[in-house]
Amino acid sequence: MQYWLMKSEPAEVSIDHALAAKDSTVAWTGVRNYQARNFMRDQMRIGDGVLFYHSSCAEPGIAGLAEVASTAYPDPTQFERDSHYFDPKASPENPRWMLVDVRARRKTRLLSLTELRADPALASLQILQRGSRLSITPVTPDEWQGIMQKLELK
DNA sequence: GCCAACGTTGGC
DNA sequence: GCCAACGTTGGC
Repeated sequence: MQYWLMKSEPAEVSIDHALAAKDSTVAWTGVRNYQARNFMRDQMRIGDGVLFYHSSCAEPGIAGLAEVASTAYPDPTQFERDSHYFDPKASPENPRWMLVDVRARRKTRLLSLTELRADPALASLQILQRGSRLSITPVTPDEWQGIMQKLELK
């Protein structure tokens, strides 16, 4: 069992969105970075813990908890001509982009980027590293625990 | 809107 | 395989 932090723009898919979806589950479409894709394709397992992070918004930070709900499969948006995520180099026979389903578990109080940065125990979080842009990053058990503590969850 | 940092592309 | 040019991310 592993832990992950997954960024989503709340204007696209927020934690509220995800919770309101059928089975509280959304397909994690639109990842177009190989490293992030490889995490989903090669390392994610059903049941892995996910920190649901809101990015590119007024208050960036961790907004909820979720879990990986499927193994990887081709991102359908890569084949949709009208999609912003269309990839002309991808074909159903030769898909380039994979995704997993993510099931939202609960909304949390907003653990802001500022608050994350202020905690020395969380300094190792990958998203806090200089220049880090990856939309999906692994989270260590210690980091996960630290965040649960801050959220006063188990 | 700015811009630092990083990723991707494509000519050579 | 190098690397300059370009595109993207994402906080501010």
